Amino acid sequence: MELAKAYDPKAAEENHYKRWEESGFFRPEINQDPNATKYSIVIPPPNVTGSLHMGHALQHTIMDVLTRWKRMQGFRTLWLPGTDHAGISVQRKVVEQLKKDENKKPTDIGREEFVKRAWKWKELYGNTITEQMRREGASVDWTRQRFTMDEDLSLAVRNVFCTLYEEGWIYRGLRIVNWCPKDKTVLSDLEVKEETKKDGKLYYLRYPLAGTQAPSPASVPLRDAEVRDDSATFNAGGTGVACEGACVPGRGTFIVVATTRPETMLGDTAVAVNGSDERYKHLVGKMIDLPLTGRQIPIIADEYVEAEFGTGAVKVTPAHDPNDYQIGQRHDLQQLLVMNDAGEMNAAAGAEFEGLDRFVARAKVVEMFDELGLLEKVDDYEITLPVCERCKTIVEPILSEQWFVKMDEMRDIALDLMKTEGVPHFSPQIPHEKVYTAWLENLKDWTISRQLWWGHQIPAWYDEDGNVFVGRTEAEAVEKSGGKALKQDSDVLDTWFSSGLWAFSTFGWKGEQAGTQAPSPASVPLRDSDAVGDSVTRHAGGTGVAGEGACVPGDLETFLPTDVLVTGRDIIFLWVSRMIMLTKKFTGQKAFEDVIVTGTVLGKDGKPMSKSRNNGVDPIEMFDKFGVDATRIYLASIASGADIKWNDVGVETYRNFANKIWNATRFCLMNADGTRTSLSASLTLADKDVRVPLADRWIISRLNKTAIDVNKALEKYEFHTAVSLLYHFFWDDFCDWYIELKKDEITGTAGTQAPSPASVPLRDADAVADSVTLHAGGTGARGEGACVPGEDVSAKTRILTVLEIALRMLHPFMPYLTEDLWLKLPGTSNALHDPAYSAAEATIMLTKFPPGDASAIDDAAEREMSAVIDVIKKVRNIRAEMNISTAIKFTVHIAADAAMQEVLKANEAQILKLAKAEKLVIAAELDVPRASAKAVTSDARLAVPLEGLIDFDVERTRLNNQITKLTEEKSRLDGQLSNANFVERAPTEKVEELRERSVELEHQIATLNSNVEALT
RNA sequence: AGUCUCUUAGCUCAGUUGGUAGAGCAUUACCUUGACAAGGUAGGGGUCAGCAGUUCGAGUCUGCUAGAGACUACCA
Repeated sequence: MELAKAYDPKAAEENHYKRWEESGFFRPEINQDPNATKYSIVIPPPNVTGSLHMGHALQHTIMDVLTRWKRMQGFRTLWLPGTDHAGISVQRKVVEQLKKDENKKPTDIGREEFVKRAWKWKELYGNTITEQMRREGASVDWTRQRFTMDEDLSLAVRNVFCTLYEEGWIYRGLRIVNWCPKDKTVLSDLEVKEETKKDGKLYYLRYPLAGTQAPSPASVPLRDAEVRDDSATFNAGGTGVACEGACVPGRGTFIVVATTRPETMLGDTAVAVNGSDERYKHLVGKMIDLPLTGRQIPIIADEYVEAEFGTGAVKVTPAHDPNDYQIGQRHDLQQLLVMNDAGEMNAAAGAEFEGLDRFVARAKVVEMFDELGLLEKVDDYEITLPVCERCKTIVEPILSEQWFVKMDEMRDIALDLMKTEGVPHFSPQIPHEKVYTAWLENLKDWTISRQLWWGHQIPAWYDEDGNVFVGRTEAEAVEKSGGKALKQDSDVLDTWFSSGLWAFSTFGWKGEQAGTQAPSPASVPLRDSDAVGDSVTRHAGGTGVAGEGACVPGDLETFLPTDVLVTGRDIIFLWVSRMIMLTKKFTGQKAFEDVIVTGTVLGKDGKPMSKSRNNGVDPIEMFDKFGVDATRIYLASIASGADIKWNDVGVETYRNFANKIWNATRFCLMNADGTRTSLSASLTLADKDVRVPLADRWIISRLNKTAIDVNKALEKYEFHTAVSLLYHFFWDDFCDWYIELKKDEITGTAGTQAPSPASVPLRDADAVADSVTLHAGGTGARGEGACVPGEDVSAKTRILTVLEIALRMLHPFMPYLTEDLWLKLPGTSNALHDPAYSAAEATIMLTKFPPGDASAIDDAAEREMSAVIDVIKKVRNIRAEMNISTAIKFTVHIAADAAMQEVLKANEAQILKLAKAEKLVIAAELDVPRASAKAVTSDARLAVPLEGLIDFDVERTRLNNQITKLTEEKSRLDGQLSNANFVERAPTEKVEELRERSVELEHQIATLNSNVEALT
């Protein structure tokens, strides 16, 4: 079989996903081992309005790598997909569409029709991201796909709401909330973002004391001057600008307050000062004539006010500011709401202002104060404004009646989990664990009602008198009310309320509280016996399909707690924390053990990707340009938890890597000649039989070491380490050295006898036997006799086998490429599957992920191989530095001890080939003419006679450069070794190591020096 | 304001418990050698932001300084 010369990702991407999905490979039921441990991940459900961005691609890659890796290890694996109904986003889309298509407002068509259209919108456009996930190769179980407004999940929402209400954890109350005047809904604190405005203003308003004369406009300039003078005097010790005392009685005495939102003064119901503030002490209890309103408001004392800040006097607007609200509560102030839900002033603001937009009203208030001579001054002021996370409208704090979740007990649930069990374990732990804990400790109640139509309508009903009845259904509420006519609360729940249940509602939780419903006794044995039945079928060699449906009733018991959650920083509070609390509260289980917090993928400019900055990189474009696999493994290579700048070149590097893999396979296939991959040839070759060629013992050792290290790295979620290990194993060890070392043997006719017909069945049998031993996880005997060198296991078989194992390790990262190539390898079949999947049709995704065998690590082989490699490199170095054309063949003389001579002799052919030498002379001593280029390695001295080719100056310089380098290193070492403190206090093995190195350096330097002398 | 993170080769980034500084890309020279020019071989390039401390020994631990960033809170 011959492959195309370069890898074309498109073909592979189109060929496999559908088959994987249709064959049920992604479903946990594919696993027929009744004792298999489960491994589960729920996807952070993307918004149905969303399309794939780089953050998704990164997270999906991590989840898929973990899922595929665990699946290959024989776990019963479930990665559950789904989408979130995204209340505000969808509502906005539908409103826009309605306006565009029919020029109608939602109220024109009514709630029922609106919700119908929202569903339609979801059906039409909500699948963008799920389709894109198929392109990514995500191995999710589509048969378990969930949507937060599915019937089951909605039922869970109602159950949770009712239970929390019944237990007093949910309440309805009048509070200051964040109001978005554009979306006309309340927002939780977490949905409000801050935006810094440099051109903000701070307005200083004069509030006249009651009974003092209002000033005439004419007097304004005069008083201004007075005030300023006086305040300067007054301020000797402070920053206050109150003008009391300076002002002549009869002309009006003022108290000056500062505000960034002058329009709210229309709703002021007090002015507060600090009771211990000497400037104002005597005014406490007096009244103020509030301008523009005709109302009188009191001056009160409250500790909240800081005398040092501003003027030391604060206007109090309890209905429009959270702090003022608190003050108002303490002093029993009237809460005067002066705006409507669109951010316009209402009737309470006065006839002159009613109907004005808040910003228009602001300008008008300022103008009127100025006209009245009551505007003290306007300062430029950098201010941070709260804005709606989604529409960027400035959020208005406003008094409103809403539903809240009391967070006290919720917080304790989460804190207890963290403090007693360290759950969840964050990766990286720093800083997330601390940030999470600190946030919990300062948690405020959660506003859960939203004034939207799209979402879970709150299961609360009211009678005519406004009494509330909460029930799972209207019938239940009616019953509770004693049969009254009820009307349901028109609000819906915060989207995060339903996604907070995601970890268990997706597994079919029906509303049972923890502990109230143990698995029914009857069902347990049933499931068990089913499982046993399956396994019997399987062992009998049957083709039995895993018992469909057998596991479905048990999803909750089987898959919760999930193993890991992969998400971004931005939703740790919004989503992760709530899932932890609600899952524990309602199921008694942990939602997940671990949380992997991914870094942010930044644009090329180092800023977060965003539409407004236009620095986004579309994953789909990357897929088209470099292939899905290259993009995936690049993403894995940067998944260290730190933020990372996007870099196309990085993807290109892995595109090249994919091509390298393709071509290495192409080479192996071109020379396969009817041989087949065989398990016995590699992983189990641990006998370190010295009759096996060094290169083979070495690659097997490297392969096992790599497998062990890759598994370790993945256990620790060090994806970048795993990728780097695989990259260098495949490219450096396998391609650059192993293939090159074996090339002659594999391509040539000499010494590569095809396996004798008789040996084939034998090998096959061994392979099966081995794989069983291996999979049993045992340390069982390795297939003795399976690996008699050069006979049973041909070089061709072994290279195919090493390649096959390497492809398996790469598969979680590069699923398409590896599947495509694996299926082309001769000898691959479902016999290579993990036993749990032996009934499934052949695919690399169900093969055993190589665990690596520590006993197969061959230190002697690695040492010897690096000695050979060193020699080759030195000769290459001589050729390159002496500028000798490859057309010129030369003899290489090597001197070494007896053991090393043996090693080098055994690898003579390889050294000749890779060093491009013609002849090798190996002896105890060098016997070469003066005109030779020389070098030294740790184990050998070498020389290349170059009569007529050598430039003595160049050679001298070359040698001297090396001497300089080595001498520098040696003097560093000797300095350390002559330090008595070091020798005394450092670990002895460290000291010994340095001594040995120093001696070796001394030898090498001496050799090089004599080489230099020989030149003169 | 508080808490935290980061600063390593021209660029993007790795550096596990302190023990001789790494990768990819870029760059230089040579190679169209039968898997791969999306390739190969050999090089060059770093007082690990700065200062001080602990230590026999610091990229790694501690403190300070300077830049960059994140989060939380406040902002009358």
